[in-house]
Amino acid sequence: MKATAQILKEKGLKVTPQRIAVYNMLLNTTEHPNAETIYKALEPTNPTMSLATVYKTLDYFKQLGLVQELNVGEGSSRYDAVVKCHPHTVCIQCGKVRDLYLEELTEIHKKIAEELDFEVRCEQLILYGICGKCRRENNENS
Amino acid sequence: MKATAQILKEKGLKVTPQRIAVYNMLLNTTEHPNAETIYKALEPTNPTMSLATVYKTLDYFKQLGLVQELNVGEGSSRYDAVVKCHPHTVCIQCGKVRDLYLEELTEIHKKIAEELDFEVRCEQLILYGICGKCRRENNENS
DNA sequence: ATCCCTGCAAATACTTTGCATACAA
DNA sequence: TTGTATGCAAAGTATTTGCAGGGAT
Repeated sequence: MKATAQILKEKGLKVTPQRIAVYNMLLNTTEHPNAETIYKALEPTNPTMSLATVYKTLDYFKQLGLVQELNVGEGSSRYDAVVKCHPHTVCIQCGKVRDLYLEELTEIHKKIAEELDFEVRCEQLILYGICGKCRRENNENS
Repeated sequence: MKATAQILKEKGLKVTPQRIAVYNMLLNTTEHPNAETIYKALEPTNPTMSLATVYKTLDYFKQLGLVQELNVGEGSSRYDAVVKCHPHTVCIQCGKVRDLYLEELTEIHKKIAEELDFEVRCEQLILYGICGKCRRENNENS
C-alpha cells in the first residue's frame, strides 16, 4: 500500500502531520465520520490539532478527490476515503451508515442516465431504513 | 383535488393561513425550494410570516408525511410536496434540481433491498452532473 | 375558553474566514 | 528563505428554541 505522505505529495499537497493523521484516520474506519468526530478521534494523539484545520484539510482532500463528502440529512457532512461512488444504507434508528457495493446497480444507473438529457458525473444512492441489528433488538423488546 | 385546508385538518393540524400558504407554495412548484426561498416567496402576500414559522411548519409537515426533505449537499435542506420516494438530478453547474420518475428503478432497488439485512423505508437516488441546458451553453462558448 | 400557533429574539449547530505564527520544502 | 499550513478567535449560515401574545376550534 502506498504511504499516505506519498499520496499527499503526488496531489501537490504539503505533507503535514495533521493531513497525514486525517487521511489515515479515514482510511482506517468504515464509520463515515463527520469533521467533529475526526477531530475528537485525533485529539489524543494530536493535541494541538484544531477543528478548523480538520475542516480545511477535508476541503482540500475533497477538491483533490482524496475523500468523498456524504450528506445523509443530518446537520453535518460525513467523509469517506472510498472515493468511488457507491450506495449507502442509513439506519434511521441507530444512525449507522454502511457502504454497499453493487456493481450491477451502477451499471443500471449508467444505462438510465444515458437516456436522460443529463451528463451524470456521480450518483448517490442512500437507502434509509432499519438495520438488522436494530430490527432484531426491536423484536426482542416487543 | 382536495383543498389544502381539508388535508391539514385530516392530519390533525390547525388550519392557519401560514400553513396553507406554505403547503400551496410547495404544491405549485417543482423548484424544490429551501426554507429561505419559501419564506421569500410568501413574504409579499403574507407580510407577517416569519422564517421560524416556515421552519416549524415544514417540520410538522415532514413528521406527518406531507412533505419530503431533500438534502443534495448544499448548506440547506430543500422541500418537496411529492412525498413518494423518487430520484432527483442535480446540476452541479446551475444547481437546478429535477425530479425523475423511473418505476423500473424503484423495483430494482426493492429487489436489492430484499437481499440485504436491512429494512428499506425510503430510498434516495441523486444523480449529480451537468444538465442539458448547461451542456449546450458550454458547447456554444467553447 | 382552551390550547395550539405565531413571531420575535436569542440560542445553538455547523462551517468558514482573517490573521499572526509556525513549519515544510 | 519562501510560501503555505496551522490554530485561534471571530464571523457567517442554517436551524431550533423559549416565550408572550394571538387566533383557531
